[in-house]
Amino acid sequence: MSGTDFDPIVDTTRRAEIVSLLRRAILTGKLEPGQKLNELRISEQMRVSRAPLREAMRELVQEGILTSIPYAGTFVIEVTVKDIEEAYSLNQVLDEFAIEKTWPNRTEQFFDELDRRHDAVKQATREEDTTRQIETALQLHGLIYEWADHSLLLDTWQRLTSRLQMYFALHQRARNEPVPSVDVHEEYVRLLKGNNMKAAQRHARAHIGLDFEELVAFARSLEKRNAGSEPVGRSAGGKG
Amino acid sequence: MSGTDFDPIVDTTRRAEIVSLLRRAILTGKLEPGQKLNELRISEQMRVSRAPLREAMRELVQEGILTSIPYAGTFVIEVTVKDIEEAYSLNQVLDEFAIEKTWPNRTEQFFDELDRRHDAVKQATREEDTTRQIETALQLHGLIYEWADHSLLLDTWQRLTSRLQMYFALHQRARNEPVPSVDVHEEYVRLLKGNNMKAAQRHARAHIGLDFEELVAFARSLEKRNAGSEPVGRSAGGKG
DNA sequence: TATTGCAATATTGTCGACAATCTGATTTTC
DNA sequence: GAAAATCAGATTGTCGACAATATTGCAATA
Repeated sequence: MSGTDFDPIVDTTRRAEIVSLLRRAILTGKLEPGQKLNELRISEQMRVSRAPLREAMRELVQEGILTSIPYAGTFVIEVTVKDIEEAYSLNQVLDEFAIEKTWPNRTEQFFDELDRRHDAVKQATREEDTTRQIETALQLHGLIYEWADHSLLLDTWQRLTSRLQMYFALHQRARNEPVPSVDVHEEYVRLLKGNNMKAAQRHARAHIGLDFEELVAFARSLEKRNAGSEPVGRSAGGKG
Repeated sequence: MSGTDFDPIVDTTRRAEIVSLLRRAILTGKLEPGQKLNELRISEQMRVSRAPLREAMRELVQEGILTSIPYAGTFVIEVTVKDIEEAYSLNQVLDEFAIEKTWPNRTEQFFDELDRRHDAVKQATREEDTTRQIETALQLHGLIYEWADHSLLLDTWQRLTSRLQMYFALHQRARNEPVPSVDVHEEYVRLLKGNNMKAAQRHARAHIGLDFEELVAFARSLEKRNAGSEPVGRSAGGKG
C-alpha cells in the first residue's frame, strides 16, 4: 500500500516450533489417530521442557486435531466416517461461499498464483510424492480462500484443512500406492479463470465430491474392521 | 439414546476454570478490545500460577478472541467494521446450512426446547438484563446448530458465537440503554415450526441482517472516532 | 533539537520440581 | 475363588524461580 512492504519478523518461540512439529507429525500420520501423546517422552525427545510443549498441545486441541481428557492424557483425534462426511459437507458450503467472495478479486496475480500452485501439484504427482501431493492439492484449493478477503472464512477453512489433510494422508498410507497421475484439477483451474461463476461453484462441489467418495469408502472399511464398541483402536504404544 | 443418559463428569482443572473466567470477562466487555493481559497481575488476582493461566490463554487465542505477539503480550482482539461484516456474512451461510441439516431432525423435543429458549429471551428482555439478553438470544439461535447432528458445524458456529457475543456486548455498552422490548424472534420460531424450509432460511438471513445493520453502523462510528493509524486505541492500564 | 546509545525495569518464555490424579497389580476379606 | 480394598508406579496438573526479550527513561552526541 505505502511504498515498500516488509514482512513481519518471524516469531521464534519454542512453542511455535513445537506446534509445527506436532502438527506435521499428526497430519502426515506419523502420529496415528487415537494415539496418546506422552508429555514427558515427547519433551525429552524434543529437548524442551513440558511447559512450551503443553502450551503447544493446547493450541492443537483448539485446532481440532488433538483431544484432551483431564488427568488422562491428550490424544490424536479419531477418524470416523461421520467426521469425514462432515468435513466434506462443510467444505462444499464454504467452497461455494469462497468462490463467490473471491470472484471479483481475481487479478492477473491471482491467475499467476493459480498456475503456480497447479504446477506444484503436477510436479508432486510426477515425482509420486504422495504426502507432498496432498499438501499441494490443498494449497491449490486454498487459493480461493486466500483471495476472498475474508479472514474469518480463511481461518475456518484452515481449521478444516488440518482435518482434510489428516484424512487424505490416512487414506494414502492405507492404499500404499501412488495416486492416479491423471490431472483432476485441470477443469477446476480452467473454470476459475472463466466467466461463469455458477459453473465454477458447481464443479467445485462435484470435483471435491469425487475425491471424498473414495475417502468415505475407505473410512467405512476401517470402521467395519473394528466394529463394536470403539470407532478405532486406541493404540497405546506406537513407536519407541 | 439407550435408556438413561448421564452427563459426563465435570473436569475440574484450574485451566478450564480460568478459560471460563477469561472468556466471560472478554465477552461481557469487562476486558476491552485491544487491552493487554498482564500474566503476573491476572495470575495473582486469580490466585493461580502462570502455567495454567498461559495454557488457558493459548486456548482463547486459538478460539479467536485473543491475539498473541511473542515476547510482547497477549491482547483482546480489536473490533473492526470488517470483522463484524465477516461474522455477519459467514453467519448467513452457516445458518442456511444449519437449517437444512436440522430440518429433518425436528422432533417434539426440538419444538419444546425452541419454546424454552424463546421464553428465556423474553424473560431476559422483561428484566432488562442486556447481557443475559444477548446470551439467551444466541442460545436460541444456536438450537439449529445443536440439532443439525454435525459436530464440525457446531464447532464452527461456537467459535463464531464468541465473536458475535463480544460485538453485541460492545454495542450494548455503548448505547447504554435497554434493548427494544419488541420480540423479534416470534417470526423466526414460527417458521422453524412450519413446513417451509426455504422460508425459514430466507427469514434467518433477513432477521439476523437487521440486528447486524445497527451493529455495523456502531462499529463504523467507533472507527471514525480514532481513524488514522490503529483501528482502536490499545489502552494499557484498564482496571486496578 | 532530534537522534542515537545505553542502562534499568518490566514482562514474557522456559525450566525443573512437587502435588494431584489415574492405572494396574497385589493383598485382603468374605 | 471372587470381589473389594490397598498400595506402588506412572502421568498429568500446578508451582516458583530463572533466562530471554522488549520497553522506557535518560544521558550523550551530532
